[in-house]
Amino acid sequence: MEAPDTKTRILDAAESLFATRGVEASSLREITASAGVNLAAVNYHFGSKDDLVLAAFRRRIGPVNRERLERLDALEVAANGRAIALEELVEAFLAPSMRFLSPDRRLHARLLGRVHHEAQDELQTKLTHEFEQVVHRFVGALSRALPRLGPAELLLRGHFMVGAMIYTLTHLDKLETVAPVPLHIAADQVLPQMIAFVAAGLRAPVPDRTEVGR
Amino acid sequence: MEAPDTKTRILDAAESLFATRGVEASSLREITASAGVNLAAVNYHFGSKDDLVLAAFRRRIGPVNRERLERLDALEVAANGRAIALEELVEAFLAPSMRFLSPDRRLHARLLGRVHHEAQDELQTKLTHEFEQVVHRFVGALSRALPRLGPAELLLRGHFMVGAMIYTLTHLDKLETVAPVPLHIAADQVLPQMIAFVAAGLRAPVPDRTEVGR
DNA sequence: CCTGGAATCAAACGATCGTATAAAACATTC
DNA sequence: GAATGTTTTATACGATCGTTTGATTCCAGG
Repeated sequence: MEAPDTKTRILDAAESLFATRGVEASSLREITASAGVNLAAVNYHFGSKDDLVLAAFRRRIGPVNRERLERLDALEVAANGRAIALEELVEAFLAPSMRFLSPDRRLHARLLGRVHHEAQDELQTKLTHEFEQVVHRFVGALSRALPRLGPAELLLRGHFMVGAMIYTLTHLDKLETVAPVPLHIAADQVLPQMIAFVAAGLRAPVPDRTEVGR
Repeated sequence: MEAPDTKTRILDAAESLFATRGVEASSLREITASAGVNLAAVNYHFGSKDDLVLAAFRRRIGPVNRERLERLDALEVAANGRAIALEELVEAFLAPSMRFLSPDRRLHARLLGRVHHEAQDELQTKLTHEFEQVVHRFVGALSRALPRLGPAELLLRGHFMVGAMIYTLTHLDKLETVAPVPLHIAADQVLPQMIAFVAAGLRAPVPDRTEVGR
């Protein structure tokens, strides 16, 4: 276990604080103190706080999205033109991020979840770009697996899936708190439950518009 | 259309800024300037920024949770001991907040969604308390409607529902942006789609643990 | 008209923020 | 071991933050 260099120590400390307190509430003084480095090291190595934030988020987003695309590639090659099972598509999308739900990686999960909630126009624009390819590819694959759904319905349900995923990444710890009965939820139980939930939700018949709602 | 008093003008301005920029990024100077009131008015009427934040959130959470409980009461009275349809339970939970998705109330929706993401230990504790009764009542009702689900599975899937709801409240606007084809999603189309998605997800058979996941 | 409490105002407080600077320490190459 | 480029350090800058103060304005009750 070698001592990591300054840059990674800053990233680690920043990630921990961003994940628990949020970006705006984490000062560079807290971050550098927690990392055991000098205050000026952030501006020296990253340029500015905004760039540090971007780097911290990208460090987690990059590998996750890369694995999503690799899994989708593998599925499409294996299918060789035939249809891909919905559950496999959903797993290809969810599994790479859900891996961070293990207790020792919970902080990474929380950071991944925060990506979509830390506003900051400019930051949000740059981060959204990181997801463009993943969104495009998976929307295409899902629409082929769910030919009955119109484009608006598909996008909407895809959004529901993303929402369930993100909320789980950020709030799984709280679930055990809210539970009426003390309850242990194994991290590796979450993914299969979520795949079952989301796949069933995606497959649900389009509701008759006059039936529900008043 | 009478000019609202100072207190509500502050709440309105604060809500708008909190919803778009987040709590930490919204200064009292921005808020009071946007409200057209003096800077000191916040501390005079609310005591502190934290109390203003609490008041702003409570103003939206209160009525929503109250309506959730009223709807659940009505369903249970109508059922008179018999089973309540899952879709009706889900609608009772989702509809009160989804009403804010109409274009003129989108800001309220975004604020409702942010409740769960603005950390601030103390604030979070107080806000969580606002949901206690709703969680307790709906967990009970859902578990009666879904007797096949164990407590851990039920809570987990309930979390997925909440996640889909919150993400929709905060990010529905972005859906139209991300769409490959320009796309209009009518606000009143969202609720029935979400009820169908969530109800199907909740009903999904418990996955065989060895089948999915590697 | 007078008076007293409520509300608003301009101004300032100390604290903390992100950033910049210039010197010191370190590492590497000849 | 002197020279050169890289990294770390202590310190300070200006800006902005939430909060407080004390004076001023407002307005109803006597």
